[in-house]
Amino acid sequence: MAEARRDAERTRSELLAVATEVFAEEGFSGARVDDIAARTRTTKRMIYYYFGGKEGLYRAVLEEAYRGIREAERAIDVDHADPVDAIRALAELTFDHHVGHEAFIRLVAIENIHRGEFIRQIEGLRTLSQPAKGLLDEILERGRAAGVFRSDVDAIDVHLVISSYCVFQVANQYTFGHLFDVDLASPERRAHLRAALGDVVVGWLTAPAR
Amino acid sequence: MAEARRDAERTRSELLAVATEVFAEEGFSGARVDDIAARTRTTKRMIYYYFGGKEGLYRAVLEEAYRGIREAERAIDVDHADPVDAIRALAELTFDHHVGHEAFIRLVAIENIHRGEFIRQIEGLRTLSQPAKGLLDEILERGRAAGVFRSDVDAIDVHLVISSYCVFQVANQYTFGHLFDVDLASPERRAHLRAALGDVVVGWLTAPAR
Amino acid sequence: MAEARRDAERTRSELLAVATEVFAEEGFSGARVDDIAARTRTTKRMIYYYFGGKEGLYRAVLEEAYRGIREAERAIDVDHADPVDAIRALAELTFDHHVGHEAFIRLVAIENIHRGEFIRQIEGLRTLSQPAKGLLDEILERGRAAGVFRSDVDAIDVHLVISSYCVFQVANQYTFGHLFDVDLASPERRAHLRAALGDVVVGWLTAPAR
Amino acid sequence: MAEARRDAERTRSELLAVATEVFAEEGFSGARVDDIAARTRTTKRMIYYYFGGKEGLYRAVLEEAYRGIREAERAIDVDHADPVDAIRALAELTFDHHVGHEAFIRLVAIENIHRGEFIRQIEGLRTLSQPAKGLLDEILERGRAAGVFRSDVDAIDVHLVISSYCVFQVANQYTFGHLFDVDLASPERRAHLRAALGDVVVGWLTAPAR
DNA sequence: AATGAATGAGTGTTCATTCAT
DNA sequence: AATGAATGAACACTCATTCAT
Repeated sequence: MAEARRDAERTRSELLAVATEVFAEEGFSGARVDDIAARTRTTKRMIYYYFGGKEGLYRAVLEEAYRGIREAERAIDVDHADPVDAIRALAELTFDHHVGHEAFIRLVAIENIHRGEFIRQIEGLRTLSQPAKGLLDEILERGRAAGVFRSDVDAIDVHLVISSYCVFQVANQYTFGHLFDVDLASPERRAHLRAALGDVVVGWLTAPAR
Repeated sequence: MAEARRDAERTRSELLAVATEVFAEEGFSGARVDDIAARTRTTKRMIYYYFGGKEGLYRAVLEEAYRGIREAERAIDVDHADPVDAIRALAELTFDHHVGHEAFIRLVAIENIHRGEFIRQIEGLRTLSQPAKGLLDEILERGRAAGVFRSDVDAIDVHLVISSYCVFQVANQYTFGHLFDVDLASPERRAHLRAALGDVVVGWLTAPAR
Repeated sequence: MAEARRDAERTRSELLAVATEVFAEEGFSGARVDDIAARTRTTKRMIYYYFGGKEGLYRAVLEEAYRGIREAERAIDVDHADPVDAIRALAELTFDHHVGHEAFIRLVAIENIHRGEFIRQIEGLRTLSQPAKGLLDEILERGRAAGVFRSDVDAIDVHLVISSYCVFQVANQYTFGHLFDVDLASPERRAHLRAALGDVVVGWLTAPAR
Repeated sequence: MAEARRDAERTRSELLAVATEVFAEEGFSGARVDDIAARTRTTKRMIYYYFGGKEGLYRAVLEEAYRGIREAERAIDVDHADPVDAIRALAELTFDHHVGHEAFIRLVAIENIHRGEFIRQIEGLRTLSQPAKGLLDEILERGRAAGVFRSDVDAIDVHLVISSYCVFQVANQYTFGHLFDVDLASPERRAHLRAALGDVVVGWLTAPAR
């Protein structure tokens, strides 16, 4: 029984891992249930057994991906006394974090193509505290208290600036790179991009309020 | 003859218009050739006659969308003597422009899911000068000459910051909005977002170089 | 399980039997997958399940047809002490054999129209020993030893003469029959044709070498 | 007018020449009207204009091919006083003739797959005297009169033996060659095959009647 | 806990043919 | 004598899903 359960868990997680790859690569419509099954040691039938169908599998993938990314975000820590150093460090670590999770970013892009209809069905995802946001709140608070940060900016504003930059540079690298003839993924470009993001956030936050 | 040619043009462009909608809505794999045809006055057969197939149609949609957007960008003009006013205006007009072209942004996201494999096949798209970039170059030049802009930032850097922000706020509105419980598309939010972008760009560019 | 497997075998062989008929009748391009499926108790989908597609089904038909014909050839036996009697008997039995397998002859003609591209993909068909050829070798050997057969003729030569005659009289009966206003398939003609083949082979083999 | 007619004739014959190639290569069902048209300087529409459709074009191809082959056969002449020499020469020249007209042989095979349904619709093809047959009659007559040929064989019998051999060695070369691992089209094999046919016919005809 | 066989609705594509001029 | 545009039926093939055990 315990062994059966262990096998079951292995089957389930193998399916999930492969499905994550395939959905991230091909999108929801582009992914093939047969293809996913063929890449595992189980059969297609198990997808229905464990996840109810393609949509259930996709939802499970999405949920697991978000949980994993939150987990990883929790590792981001900046212990700088200086809020300016801290915010730059947070921006840059967030940048690194995105670079390392292209599959997740692709899944999010795919989910947005579907106007978020699946993420809305996942219970308890929203309540999953966003570690980065808590950190942001705290840094901003300190900066404002120290008089070095402008006061008309809140954590969501900053998070959106950082996220958009980090996501775009991964998600839109193909069209942007082609049109402007640059390779956004090259090490040199990445280093430049990373530093520039710190400049943007620091420059913005330390400027006087409008 | 002239009439036949006129009808041909109408058939072609009707197909293109409908396909743009459908591909933007459903993605490449999700779009159905039957569905596209059913929404026009012609038949599915004509897609093959004029575009060679689903892929050819998608490429034509992508190309036309880019050409259209470039055309629209050309209308963006900021005649402010002051480079700071000018750059803020450019950022905000770019913001407005993106808000008004969600279908295009979706197509670009879809194309990036496909890692840009189709855009690369379209000849002459890259040479289509990017009007916004020319304008940017000029404003940055003036700002640097006037000593109000930092000197370690070029047009591509600024374009990427502006683009990422504008694109993200449209493309990722569903997941971001859901997770943080905000409606990025509401008029008030949009006004706030728009102003914040100006602040970001101006604060960044007017800060001293690193 | 056993039953499922039995059903699978039935489905597969029913498909194969019907496909043999249809391909022999209509040729590869002329055969319709829908048509084949409609004549069975299963659906078109099963053709793809078991054979991968139209081409795979055609290959399976070709292979099974060749195996079947080899099986049938094995039944041909001539136990005549006299090599002259034996060779005549072999020629005439081969003739009968062809008359009874028009579908096979048509499949072979079709495959030759395709320049043998499919038969070349079937593994292990060539090694399937040709029973008739072994018999031929033996009869020729005996005849030569007895001094009644010429020595400048080998089994392949004789096989080609016999085969060409037998095949032609079935495969080309329609154009030949029309042009010369004879019915090659009538019982009287067949009897005449059969005897003539014996005469040809015996006359040829018993004549002195060139 | 004269010029228009000349153009018309050129269009028609170009279509016919290309169609002959395509039908011989692909069979009736396998041939594509679009493909035929694309290989000419005219358009698909002209096939309907001149031939009424695919079937009409195929019939025209078949008719023209038969007429051409009869024309070519007329060039076959054997002026040997000795009927044995004459019959061997006729067999061997017929062999050469077939080797040089593979496309025609393929068309005939295709037509037989269709059970001769199209050739039957062509008027006046049957009355087209078969030059080879006339010659055969005459040689056989002389041979019988001279007492060197058996008397129980008529021209059709001989014609069938010669035709079947000549046709088979071209038409079935792919499957026969593959199965027995010989190249029937190689120069050495062809020379052997050619001489063997002479041996067969001469051996048969000069043997005593059954 | 697992599975091989089966399925129906649909999916992109191609066909020979005709219309309108 | 010629043609570019258009067509509908058919075509080979694929999809996510369920059945029966």
